[in-house]
Amino acid sequence: MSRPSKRARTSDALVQAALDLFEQQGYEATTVGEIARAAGVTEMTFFRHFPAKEQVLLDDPYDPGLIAAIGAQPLDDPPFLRAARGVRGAWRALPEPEAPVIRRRVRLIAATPALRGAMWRSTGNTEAAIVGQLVDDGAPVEVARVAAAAVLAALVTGLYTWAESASTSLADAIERALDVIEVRA
Amino acid sequence: MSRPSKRARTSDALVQAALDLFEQQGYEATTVGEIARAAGVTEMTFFRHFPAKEQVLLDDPYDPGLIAAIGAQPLDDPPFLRAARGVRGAWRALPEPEAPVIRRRVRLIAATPALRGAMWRSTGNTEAAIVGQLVDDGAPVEVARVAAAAVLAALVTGLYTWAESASTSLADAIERALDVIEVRA
DNA sequence: CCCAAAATGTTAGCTGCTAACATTTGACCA
DNA sequence: TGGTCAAATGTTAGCAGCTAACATTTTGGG
Repeated sequence: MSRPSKRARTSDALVQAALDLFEQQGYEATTVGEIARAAGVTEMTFFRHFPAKEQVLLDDPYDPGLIAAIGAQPLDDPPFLRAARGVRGAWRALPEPEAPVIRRRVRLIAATPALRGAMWRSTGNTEAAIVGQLVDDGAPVEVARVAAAAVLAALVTGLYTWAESASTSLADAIERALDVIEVRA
Repeated sequence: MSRPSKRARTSDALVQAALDLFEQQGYEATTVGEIARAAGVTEMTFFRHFPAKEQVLLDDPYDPGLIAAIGAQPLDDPPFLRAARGVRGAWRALPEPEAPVIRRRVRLIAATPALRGAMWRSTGNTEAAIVGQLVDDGAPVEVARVAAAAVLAALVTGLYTWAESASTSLADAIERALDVIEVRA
């Protein structure tokens, strides 16, 4: 039952300081040096914890649950629908306690063009994983790529409107975003 | 019938030099200074023509034809389908003479993570225009946003696979990408 | 041909980010 | 408890992207 390692504590301090400063003065107006100083640490140390300024807001953990949920969709459905419904299922099953923190982060990202770009690039892992699953299940690569990209785009957009809106539940927002894409004729 | 203005000539020289250097040594390994020198000009001048290094590859002209094509889709269809079919129609009508240049650019973008992010951010104008059209035609904003994002994601992904593939026609590639998304139940 | 405006050059500086080396701090064990 | 080795941090130096302010040249139209 040791207290969190020093590394973890520093990381947290940096993330907190960054969130506060970004919200106060905006992302671009905030210097990595400022963040570091506010966290009681050096600029160099910041970059030892995060490879780039943006990464203090964007960690994109590869999510095995999501991939499994997609794999569990009926193989007869077109890849696009399998991906969409898989994402839907995975998020429905997700706990929402961290919602407030997520909202702060997403709100900042949505409001900063540079971060929107970074966000998109940072979904690379997830996108690759989805493509992998779809291809394993027999979809052609080009098809899988488009399906993954479109579904993730919908998901991210849903996140943005959720973050900006006042009080909706995260799961509901995701569901509504996916409804837009899963058109039933 | 005056020859192209000096500004235009310098811009072209910069774009050409950038394309060549990027292909030879990669995007990140190429310096703005190098590009400028290869174009017979100063680094400062580069930034007077393009606000950022990426922008030498990514100009995103707002496309009125595309918006019109979306507006022309049946109002009864769901926004997502209207956007997808509008994009389909607009690209089908497009001339393909510039395909070789486009391919060089897109190939570079597809191969460079940093540029993929920038590409995504640079579609912002188009995305906003699509959202505007859909909303004007009665769609709720949140719905329009998701529809526009998903369709553009599919389009861009289609562009990427087209650029990497050998000889397909651009229009065909786009069509196939949109086929993935427009699932008919 | 001439001259205002446009295009370019110069210098200086800030911020993000990296490398290489020195120093401190902390966790674990004798 | 005290020591020890590795992890975490600090320092310095430097490059690349990008901006600002001011000086200089070039252009194209009257």
